Amino acid sequence: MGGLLEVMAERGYEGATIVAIAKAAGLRSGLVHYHFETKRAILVALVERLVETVDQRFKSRLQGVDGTPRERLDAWIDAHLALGPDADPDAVAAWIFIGGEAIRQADVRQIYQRAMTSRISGAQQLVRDVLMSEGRSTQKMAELAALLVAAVEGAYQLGATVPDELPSGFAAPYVQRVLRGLIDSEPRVKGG
Amino acid sequence: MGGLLEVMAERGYEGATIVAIAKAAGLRSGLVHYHFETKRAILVALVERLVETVDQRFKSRLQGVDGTPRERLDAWIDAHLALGPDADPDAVAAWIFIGGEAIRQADVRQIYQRAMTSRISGAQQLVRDVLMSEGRSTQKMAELAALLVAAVEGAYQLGATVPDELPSGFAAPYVQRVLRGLIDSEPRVKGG
Amino acid sequence: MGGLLEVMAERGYEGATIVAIAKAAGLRSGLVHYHFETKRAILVALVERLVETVDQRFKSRLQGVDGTPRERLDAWIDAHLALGPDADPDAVAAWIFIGGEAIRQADVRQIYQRAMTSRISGAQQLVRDVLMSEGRSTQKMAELAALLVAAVEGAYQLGATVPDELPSGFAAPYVQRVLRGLIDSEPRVKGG
Amino acid sequence: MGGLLEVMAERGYEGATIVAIAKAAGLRSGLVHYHFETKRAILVALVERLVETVDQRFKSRLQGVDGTPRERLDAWIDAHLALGPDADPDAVAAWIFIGGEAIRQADVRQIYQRAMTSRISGAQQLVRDVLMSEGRSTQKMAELAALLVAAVEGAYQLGATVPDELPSGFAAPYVQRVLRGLIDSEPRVKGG
DNA sequence: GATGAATGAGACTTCATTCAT
DNA sequence: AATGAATGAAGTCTCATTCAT
Repeated sequence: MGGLLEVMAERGYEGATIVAIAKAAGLRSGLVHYHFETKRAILVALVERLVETVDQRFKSRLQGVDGTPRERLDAWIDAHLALGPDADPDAVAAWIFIGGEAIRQADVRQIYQRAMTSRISGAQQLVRDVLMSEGRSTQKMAELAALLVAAVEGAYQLGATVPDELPSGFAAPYVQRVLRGLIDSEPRVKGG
Repeated sequence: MGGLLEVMAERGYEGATIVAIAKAAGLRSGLVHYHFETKRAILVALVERLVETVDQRFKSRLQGVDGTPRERLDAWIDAHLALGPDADPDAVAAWIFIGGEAIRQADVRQIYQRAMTSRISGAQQLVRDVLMSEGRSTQKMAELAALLVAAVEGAYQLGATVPDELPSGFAAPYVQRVLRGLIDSEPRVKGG
Repeated sequence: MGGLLEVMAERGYEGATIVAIAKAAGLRSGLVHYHFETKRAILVALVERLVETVDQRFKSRLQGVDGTPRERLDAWIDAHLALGPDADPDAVAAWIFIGGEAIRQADVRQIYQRAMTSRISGAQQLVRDVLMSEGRSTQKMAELAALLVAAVEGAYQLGATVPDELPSGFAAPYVQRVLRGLIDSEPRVKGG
Repeated sequence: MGGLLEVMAERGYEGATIVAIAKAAGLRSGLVHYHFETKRAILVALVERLVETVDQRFKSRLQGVDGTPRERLDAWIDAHLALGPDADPDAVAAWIFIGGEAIRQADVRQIYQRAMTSRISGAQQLVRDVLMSEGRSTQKMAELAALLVAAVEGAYQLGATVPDELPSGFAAPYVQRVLRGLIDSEPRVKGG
């Protein structure tokens, strides 16, 4: 699973052979099928772990802040785009390939969709909290959340393939700033 | 090439066998290698064609507008996120897989990087034109352009995997609106 | 046929594709099968031509000498091992491969055997003439002829694969000298 | 490897398919690539083994003789041309094809050249020992050695393709006798 | 005579999976 | 738990040969 992450990051899912996965995990190839029924099962487990890792990172980011809506939204963005100490370039590259496998394989798609749905609605909740706390219209919250998640996924792709073309300080800090701009431009509502 | 697009859209690059590619193109498998040296060469040709298609679409969108900076930026977004009559879901799905192949294969990466670099700098130019025409600061133009391209790529991914989770009217119209909001929030500069 | 010779010299028979053979002959691939039924037929024609070329060379070498038995034997050796103006390294290399094809393919084997049989008996005749003209025993003539032909074939192989290991002036002049030595060591017979 | 020897002896290298090689070795085709990276690697291993086999045969022939120079030279010839109990017609036929592959394939050529170089210099050493032990001139030793090796290689070719044309008792015994004749015709040197 | 696209069989090779030890 | 040999299906690619033009 850790082996798959490593190998997949540079060769993709199909390119990750059982032998390579095993070697990357410090095992022998024969043993892999003792722990996992099939190669697909390893992928499924990996997807689940990656999703959970990000969720955990968000939770741990929340510990350190007192919890204003703005802070929580920033923590979410930071957790998803972190390039800090717990950043993992392999995970980002692997995630790109997982995005493709979600198109091809029903079981991966299911987990992937569940994760993205939860991610989008989580983002939407946080955006709504900010908007409401500032007495702004929540009319656009769905679109703001969708844009936020799309920007995150797109940033993964660009980060993995054309890192040199991105402005320094891209990713988390900038998306936070941009989102603040977008939120600030939402109109205040009466009685907010 | 058209065959690869079709098959790749649902099975990815590795999953697109020569036989399937040939069948999708109405050919027999042996003939494929008469026209293309290797399977990779088909992919390379396809990537080039997809990139060019989007570029052409932008140019043709430009024909219909009189050409204010705002209109040109909207045309760019529309060309990249079009879900209208010339939309091509297969191309979007194939593009996801190409994003992965760009990580694995040096020759694909080269074309992909060139395309993305050109796409980012094109976007930046358009953003700058809008900012300057409105007397606004161009300080953030690089980041705005990067965010724009990231949002486009992310929208492809979400559109291909979780279309039901996106707000209706997502994609082009919304990103246009959002970008307008971002631009409007850039400060005016003296003497602009 | 000339095309096959050239290509075969560096790639062998199986490695010589119709396209390569055609190109080497200045033709297009489709035309080859207009002149030859199959690829094997080209090989058969080539073998026949190579055999005949050597025979012709022997005949033309004979023209220049007045025809003592010794001179005729020397001419034979020279014709078979010539490294002079009419030497053809490609033909030597191709002949190596033909020696292999004679093992695999019945039709090639037939021509090859006929050629070698004729070559051996020709050599034997010449050796006998020398022996008899000098009043020596002809008891060993078969073995001398066989050794001569073997040395010729072996010289082809060594010349094609390890030319640097051979003493300068190997091939014709040396084999002539050696053979003279062998003949000289045959005992004189009474009444010869 | 043993499978390749067997199949190659009658079909050549290109004609020896992996499936046939496997079957000849009593294996299934998939397993072949578990032990050998490529088909070429099998060939390389076979070439090395054949070379070594002849070397071993020479060493074992040396055991039985007390070791005069003449005896050692005879043992060398016998080891290389043996048609006795340890003769191997398949190995001879395969060696013919290897001679061709040495022209086509750089890695085979390397091993082949090393083997032939060593074979020629080994022969030269033995010839020199005989010449010196008999007080004869060593001037021609290089050419004698080259001729000896050429005769050996040529005898393989003739033995594999036109065995019926060779005098009975050809090969080892005869070449030994011939070489003795040649050596005997070398002049004695003063002080020898 | 000449062309080059088209065909289809078959080659090497890869690899997930199984299984005896 | 662990190993690594073994299997067999499937994939890419090559190429002699055919054929319409």
